[in-house]
Amino acid sequence: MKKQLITSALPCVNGLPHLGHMVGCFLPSDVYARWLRQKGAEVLYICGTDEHGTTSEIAAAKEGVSVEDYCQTYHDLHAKIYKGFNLSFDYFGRSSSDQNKEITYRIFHALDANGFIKEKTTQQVYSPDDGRYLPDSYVIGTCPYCGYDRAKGDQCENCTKVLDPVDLINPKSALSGSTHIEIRETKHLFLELPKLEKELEEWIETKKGIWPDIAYSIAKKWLKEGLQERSITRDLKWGFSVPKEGLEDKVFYVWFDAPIGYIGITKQWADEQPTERSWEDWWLKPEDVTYTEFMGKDNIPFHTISFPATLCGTRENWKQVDFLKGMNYLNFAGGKFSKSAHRGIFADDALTEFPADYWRYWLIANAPETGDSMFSFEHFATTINKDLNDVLGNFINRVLKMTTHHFGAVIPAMGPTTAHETELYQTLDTLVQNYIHLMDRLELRKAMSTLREIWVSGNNYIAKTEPWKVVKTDPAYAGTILATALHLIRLFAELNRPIMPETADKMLAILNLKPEPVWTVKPMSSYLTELPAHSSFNPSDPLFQKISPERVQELKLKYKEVEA
RNA sequence: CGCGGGGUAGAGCAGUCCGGUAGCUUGCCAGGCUCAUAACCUGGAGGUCGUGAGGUUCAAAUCCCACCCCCGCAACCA
Repeated sequence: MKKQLITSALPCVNGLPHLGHMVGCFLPSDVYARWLRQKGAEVLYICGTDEHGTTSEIAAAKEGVSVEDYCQTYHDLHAKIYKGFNLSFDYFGRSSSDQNKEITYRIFHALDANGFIKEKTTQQVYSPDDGRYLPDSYVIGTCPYCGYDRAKGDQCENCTKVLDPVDLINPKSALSGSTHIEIRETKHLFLELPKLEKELEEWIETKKGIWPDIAYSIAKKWLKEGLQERSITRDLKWGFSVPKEGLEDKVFYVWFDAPIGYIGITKQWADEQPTERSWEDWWLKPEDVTYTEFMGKDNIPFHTISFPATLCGTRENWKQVDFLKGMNYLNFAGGKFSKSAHRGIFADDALTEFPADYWRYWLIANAPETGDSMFSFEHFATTINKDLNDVLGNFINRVLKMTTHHFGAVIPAMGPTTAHETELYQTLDTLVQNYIHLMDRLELRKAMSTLREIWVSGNNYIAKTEPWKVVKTDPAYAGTILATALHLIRLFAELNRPIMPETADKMLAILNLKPEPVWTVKPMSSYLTELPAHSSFNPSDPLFQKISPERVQELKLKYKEVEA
C-alpha cells in the first residue's frame, strides 16, 4: 500500500468548532486515519489552525491582546477540544508557522518565475479613523436597491443583491462607525487562474464518478463559469509579508497560505525529528503517496481550483489530492449554530454532556454525505439508546453476566461447533467484507449501518442458540456458545476502533487484550475460535448509559432547540 | 430564469448514473424469549416515490419536459 496522506480542512482560529465542523472534516478524517493505520498503512494525518486574516486582527484588538498572543491562545484551545474528541492528528500545527512561511515563499517565487503572477492596481475602501483598509463586508450603508439601511458592502442581506462598497448610500465603517470612508488605489498580486484553466479541467475530469458528487459538481461549476484572476494579497499587517519589491507592506491573502499550510505543517512535523522525517517524501514524491482531503462543502472550490492551480503553476512535482471527501452541512433543529446566542452545540459543550464516543458514533452514522442533515436531541437520544445501549452494550452485558454466572470469569472451552456457528461465520464473513469495503470507500453512513447489522448478528446468534437453556442440558455446548460470543466482543471492538476508540479499548480490556497495531481480517471460522480457553476476563459495568426523555427535554431547553 | 443539493411509509434515510415485483432504521401492533441495560429475536400494518389523468417505453421512483416547495452557497466574513 502507498503511504497515506490525510488532511482535514484547517479551522479558522477565530470561533470555536461546533458539531457541524466536527462532522464536516475532523471526525471523518480521524476515522479514516485510524482505519488505515489499523490496516497497517503508513499514515500521516495533518491539521492545524488557520490564523491569518482580518478577522484575527480585529478579534485580537477587541480582546486587547496582540494578534500573536490571540492566535496562540485560540490555537491551544482548539488543540484541547480536538484532543477531547480523540482526534489522532500526527501533527496539529499552525498556518502562521515559520515553516509555512518558507513553503509559501517558495511556491510564490515559483509561480512568479513561471509568469502566473500579475500585478494590478485595485480600488479598496480605506477608513482613516480605523487606520486600515476595510474588507467589503466591513462597510455598511443603505442599499441602493431596497433601501435597507444595514446592507453590507458585499451584499444586501435584505434583498440579496450583490453590491460593491461604492454602491452604498451613506457608507460607514462597521468597526468604528466612522462615516469618513475613502476609496484608495492600491497594488495587488493576482494568480492568473485562466492560464491554468485547461489543465485543471482535464484533471478534474479524471475525478468524475470517483469523488463525491458534491465535490465534482462544485469544481465543474466554477470551471463552467470560467476562472478569473484571483487576488492573493491583502492590505493587512497580520500575515506573511509579500516578498516582492514595492509590496512589502502587504501580506498574502489567507486563502493563499492556508492550504499551503498542509505542507507547512507537515514541515513543522518533520522538523521535530529531522533525521527520521522528511516532508518532501510526502509532498514531492506523488507516485509514493495517496492523498485524501476532508472538508465541508464551502471549502471545496478552494481545494479543487485555487490550491491545485497554485501547486500546478509552480511546475514542480507536488502531490495533488487523489480523493476529496466533501461533506454537506449538519444543521441544528433550533436554527443556525451561534455561540453568542448560545444556540446549537459547540464541541467544548458537547464533551461536558456526553462522552466523545457517543458524539463520534452519532455524527458518523448521520454524516451529511449526500445532503444537508439535521441534529436533534430526540434523534441523538434514540440512536444512542437503541444502537449503543440496546444492541451493542446489552449484547456485551448479557454475554459477560451469563458466562460469569455459569462458568466464572473465564473464557469457556470451545467444543465442536454446530450449524448455528457455521451460519454465524457465513453471515459475518459477508458483513465484515461489506464493512471493510464501505470504510475503504469512505461511505460512512452505510458503513455504520453495516456495523450495526454486525452487532445485531451477535444478539441473533444468542437468541437462536439460547445458551441459558442449553447450559442445563449440554453445558459443554453452552460453553462453546458463550466462548463464541466472547470472541464476538473482540471482533466488534476491532471493527468499532476507528469510530469509538475509547469504547473499543474498554471492550478489549474486558478480555485482557490490547489492540493489535495491525488488524487483518481472517475467516470467522478461525477468528472466532482462537482465544485460549480458560483465560480470564473482567466483568464490567455496562459500557453505555441511556439518555432519558427528561434529559432530552433539558438539553433541548439548554441549547435552544425548538420543536419542529 | 444566479448556482448547487434535496422533495420516497409518522420521523430519519437508501434505491435514481446502468428503467423491470418499493428497501433500511426508528415509531406502532402482534408473537417468541426471559440470559441481559423493561433489554433481545421474529412477524405484521403503514408509501398512487413533490405536482402534471405530461412525454418516451411492453415497463418509469429511475430517462425527457414543465411547474411547485425546502435547504445551502454566491468568489475580501474559514
